[in-house]
Amino acid sequence: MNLESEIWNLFRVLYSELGSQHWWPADSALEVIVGAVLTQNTAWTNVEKAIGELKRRRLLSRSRLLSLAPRELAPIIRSSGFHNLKARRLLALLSWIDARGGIRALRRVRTPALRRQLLDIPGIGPETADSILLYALDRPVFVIDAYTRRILARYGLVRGDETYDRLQVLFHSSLPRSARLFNEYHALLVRLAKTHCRAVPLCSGCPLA
DNA sequence: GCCCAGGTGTTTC
DNA sequence: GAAACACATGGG
Repeated sequence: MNLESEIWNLFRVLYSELGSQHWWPADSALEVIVGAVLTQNTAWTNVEKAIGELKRRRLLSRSRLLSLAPRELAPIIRSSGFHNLKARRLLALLSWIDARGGIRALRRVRTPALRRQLLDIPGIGPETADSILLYALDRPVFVIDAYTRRILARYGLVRGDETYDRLQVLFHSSLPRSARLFNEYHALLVRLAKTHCRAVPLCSGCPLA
């Protein structure tokens, strides 16, 4: 079986074993965007605490967040780590969205142009941009993260040291271009990585065994 | 106490 | 290009 077929087959196996994942864990597009920045190289449990703190203080809105200086926001999101850096990055991103006329306005921009613009914002790299495109804006863009890379390498489909773009092209050329599918597939990879097979090829009870 | 976690930017070779 | 480093907290 060729590589493209293996990629497609992996999705079918995961979906039939684990079912629909209903991702990203957030109540709004804004919350996805905030989470996408805060989760950079950080365990999600730490991000949850920070988002919970923002909600507790009723700060989870673009205007309320933008009323804060980085020095004020940083201590509130402290638990997500790199908080000084992330406070600046998040405010820069929200400020850009604000200047563009809000999240609704972004929905009218074509995906390739929007992706380029997001990548031009300091602190927004390919994974953060693609997470926003897929999970906040429903664009058919596959998100490559450490889990994706680890699982594919674990099953011998890639070496693991490929570039972000190369892995993304692999998914894009293997699958129908569907936001719903990309969402489900990436979520399944994360679910698998979080619950199975961290240290050994196939743990007992692994759905792929 | 040590290692890691859903990255990104900068510097250096 | 690739590799090394800074950025920081909380959980195992």
